[in-house]
Amino acid sequence: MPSPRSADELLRLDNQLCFAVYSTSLAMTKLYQPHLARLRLTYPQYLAMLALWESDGPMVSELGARLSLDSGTLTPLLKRLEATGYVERRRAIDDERRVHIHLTAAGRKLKARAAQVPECLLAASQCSISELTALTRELQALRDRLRAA
Amino acid sequence: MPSPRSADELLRLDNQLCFAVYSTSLAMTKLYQPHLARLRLTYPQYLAMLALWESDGPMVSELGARLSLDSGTLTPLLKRLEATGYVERRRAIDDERRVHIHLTAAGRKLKARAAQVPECLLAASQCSISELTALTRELQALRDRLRAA
DNA sequence: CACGATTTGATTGCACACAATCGAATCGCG
DNA sequence: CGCGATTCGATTGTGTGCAATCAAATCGTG
Repeated sequence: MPSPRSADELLRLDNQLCFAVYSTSLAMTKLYQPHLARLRLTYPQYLAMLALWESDGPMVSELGARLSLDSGTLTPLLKRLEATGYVERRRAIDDERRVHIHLTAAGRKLKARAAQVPECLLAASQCSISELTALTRELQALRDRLRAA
Repeated sequence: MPSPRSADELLRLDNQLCFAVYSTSLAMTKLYQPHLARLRLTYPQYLAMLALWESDGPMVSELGARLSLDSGTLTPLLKRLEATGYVERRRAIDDERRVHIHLTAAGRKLKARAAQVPECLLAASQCSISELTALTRELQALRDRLRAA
């Protein structure tokens, strides 16, 4: 007896954790978009800036490890952030393969305005902080298990 | 007093629910990818097939509402599914604006093989069914609140 | 020091994802 | 019936996301 559930139950869209994650991620992006547009950022660009505000000057590969994005995604994204004026891409002198990403003055200054974004969305979500924190931890745990699998 | 938290805490990447959702979604996609490649499906194509196995013959807009994707995404995706031979796009005779999406015999036949995918990933996730079900419901609730906001 | 292996960012090609716009078809109100 | 409003899918342009590949630079072992 292979499975206790029917194929229909197993394949029902509303039973899929993967679709719940996927559609929540799309809904999240749409909610952030108008707020981020005022900062001249896309959603993945915003995540990159969050990482840089925490730790300035990483190599592209280090930033990629933090965001789990590869160079094929990050290279054009970072070039656009550079074009907007928020970061600078500097090749290391001791190892010319490396490119380090540094915040510009405008990029550092943006942090204050960006702090209003999570505050604003916190209010919009209609959830308590503890609720959101708990869900965040659950998802991080799931993500880490998926990566290990 | 605007906020009880500092800007640093508020902007920390690991405190962001949005990043937890985003990175979990990417990890999920990567885990599914090799399984779906054997079925000649991408991850969003798989979600579209799940919707069609539940309810065959919807309009493009109906399918879009189910998946929360618009025609700019679905039109090329469905053309690729048609090229693979899993669906057929038929313009309605009574209203020629409408395009209905129908499973082909190959598309219907695929369902049996696809049923192995969630079974396989269920095992890989190292989670109990009840755990996954609870998280799925929580995310659906969050998603619906985000859409309403 | 030499040379194969590795690391690193860049590039290319394919597939979403969505905003904006379009044109055709239909609807609905007067 | 007529005509403006609406609905519907398609198209275009921008921006990810990733696999595969590349070239340059560095590392490591002998």
